[in-house]
Amino acid sequence: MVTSEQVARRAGVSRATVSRALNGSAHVSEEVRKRVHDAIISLGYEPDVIAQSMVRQRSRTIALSLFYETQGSAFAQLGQTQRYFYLDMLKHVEQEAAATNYDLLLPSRPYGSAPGNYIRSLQTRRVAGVLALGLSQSDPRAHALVGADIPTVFIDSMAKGPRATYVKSDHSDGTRQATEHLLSLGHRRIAVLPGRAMGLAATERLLGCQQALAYAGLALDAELVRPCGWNTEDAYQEAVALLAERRDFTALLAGSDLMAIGILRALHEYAIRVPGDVSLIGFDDVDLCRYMEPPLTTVRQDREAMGRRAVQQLITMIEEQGEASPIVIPTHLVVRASTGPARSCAAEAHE
Amino acid sequence: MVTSEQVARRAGVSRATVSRALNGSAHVSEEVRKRVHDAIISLGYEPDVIAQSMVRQRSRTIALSLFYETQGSAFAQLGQTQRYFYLDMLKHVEQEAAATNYDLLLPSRPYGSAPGNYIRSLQTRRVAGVLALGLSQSDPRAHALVGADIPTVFIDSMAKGPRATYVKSDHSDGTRQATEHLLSLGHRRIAVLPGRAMGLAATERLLGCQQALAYAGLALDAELVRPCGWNTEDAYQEAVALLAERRDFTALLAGSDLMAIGILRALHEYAIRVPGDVSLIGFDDVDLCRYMEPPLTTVRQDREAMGRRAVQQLITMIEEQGEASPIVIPTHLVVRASTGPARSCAAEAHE
DNA sequence: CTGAAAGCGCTTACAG
DNA sequence: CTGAAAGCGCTTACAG
Repeated sequence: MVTSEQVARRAGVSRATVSRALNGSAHVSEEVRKRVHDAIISLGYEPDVIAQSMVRQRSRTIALSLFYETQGSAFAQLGQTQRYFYLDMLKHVEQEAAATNYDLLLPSRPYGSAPGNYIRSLQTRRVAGVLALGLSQSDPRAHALVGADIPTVFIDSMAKGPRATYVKSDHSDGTRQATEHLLSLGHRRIAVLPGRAMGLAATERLLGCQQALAYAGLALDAELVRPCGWNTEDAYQEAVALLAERRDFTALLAGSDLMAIGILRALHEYAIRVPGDVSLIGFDDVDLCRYMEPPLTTVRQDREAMGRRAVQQLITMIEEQGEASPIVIPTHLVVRASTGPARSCAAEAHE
Repeated sequence: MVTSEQVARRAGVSRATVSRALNGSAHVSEEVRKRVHDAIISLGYEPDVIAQSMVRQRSRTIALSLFYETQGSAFAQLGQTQRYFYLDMLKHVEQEAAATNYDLLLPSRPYGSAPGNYIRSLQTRRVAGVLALGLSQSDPRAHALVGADIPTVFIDSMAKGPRATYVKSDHSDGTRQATEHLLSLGHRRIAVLPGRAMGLAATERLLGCQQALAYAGLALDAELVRPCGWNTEDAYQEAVALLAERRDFTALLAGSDLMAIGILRALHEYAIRVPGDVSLIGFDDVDLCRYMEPPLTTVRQDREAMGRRAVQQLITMIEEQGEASPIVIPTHLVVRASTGPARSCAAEAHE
């Protein structure tokens, strides 16, 4: 590997000058700057990133902190159906990081995962900041991050601290739009599988639905609200349980598209047509939606905006010690073929 | 941050001794070792990873090199439907890396992406090795990696070099099993959408099908072989084109499960029942398969074995300068509901 | 078995 | 504007 020493010799200057020329900042005469750059080019020099991190006491690296339940594997969650949504967001995270020249790091967590250890392991790696994705509020890492002195941006979790803020979708407005769409189609009895109870997303989504109904002078039937896990299988199971119990609803709001796929399967097994008998709406707008039978009406989360702004916000916090203000990203209803006019309820209320 | 200096003082020894006690290797008296460890515990010391990388001239980091077409985003590909398969593998990569205490790095590629630059950027980061996933053989990065002196393991690409080897699935045996299954159900005319032409996976999969047919004294109808892109949309388009042209096949082999989803949609639009009219087999065994209508018969790739063994192999190469031998992972047919007895061909050959 | 010293490749006050 | 020197936090021959 070429070192700055060699560049200095070649250009007839000191290493200090090479460093200055490279980092632009200081005053270097045009002539010397040119000599240095020529030397850099002809030797194919690139500064040692590790050495820079050492002296700067900080690496140009953003650590990814992904998913709670995982115990040691970020991708464990990504691989599960309910996480497909995050992937697309990570793509934009990666692009934005690359654009600003930050590496992304998935730290291995050694020595057991006591929360204090977690922060320390980030510190020993000199990470510049951390992007926390899908961490639940109760995750010990989330707690540690909120308290620590490391710039942190949470995505889809409302954690806030002196050095921590968040970026989230407008969940409630999304389900509000979805519910209004159902209302306009004549639906009055709506079942909701909002996802895991108590979570931010599930709670806000439920809220949006309630608000739209309340605005129309209606109320949600509490017994038609069925929290369950976010994945396809759990949603499938819960839908089967619901269908075994009652059928007096004409529409169903799912917490995610992947949940909707499980629900679709349950409806199919019960020979219930979509949207003929029941309308179904997902959430997220994963690309798979288009290929479902029928193609799924859903609420789109702007994953690009979420990913990019999260990184931008984080870098601002890192480089400018900027204030950590939360960011809310709008959502939009995408109408496809899984929603239609409500069948007459009276006719089948107690079939 | 606590430094080894402080630990040394507390334990009444030199920094050299702290380092020795920590790295186990050298001869340190039991008594001193204990004193040092006590000091480490009470101070909450953990060595600075960056400083270690600096002096060792190598970081404990594995770089991920993901996907060709991407231009600057690994997750860009992961987010596309055809890549869902890789996610699950990455989960095991991550677990294995964590188990052996290596960090995973997604390097940002700066200054344009000339191949030489790519290697250099890995060198300046002092990465210990690289795991290349889904890189096509023609990717400039693949070429650079094969020639470079950095330990590299390719997954699903047969690149080989003095410091580079690969781990791959037994694609051809997978489609051989699938084809034998179809033959046993009476199918004789089989259409194949093997994926992108000329790729390793597509070529081997096609080969397995041909071999099984040849063994039964049959041949593939070249016009029923339809290469196309790996994603859901491309498969959908290609299936529509095929159906518009001819229907004299009773079974269809897809290059991946996500492709099968697109094909399923095309069949549905043509009111062709699965498996009543046509049997369909996917490849990969993504978890979504179970929720398709009908649940998809497919060939399972052992993603855990691929991910784990790839990392193990890489670490062996890094730490023991071990010989770089290729690894082939077996595949297995998983029969679900999308395959059934062949309809009588004669009756509908030229409907 | 243990310590003093050198060195990994940079950057940054401090002088000039 | 530029150089000599110190220092970032470790590890590792080299002595003893």
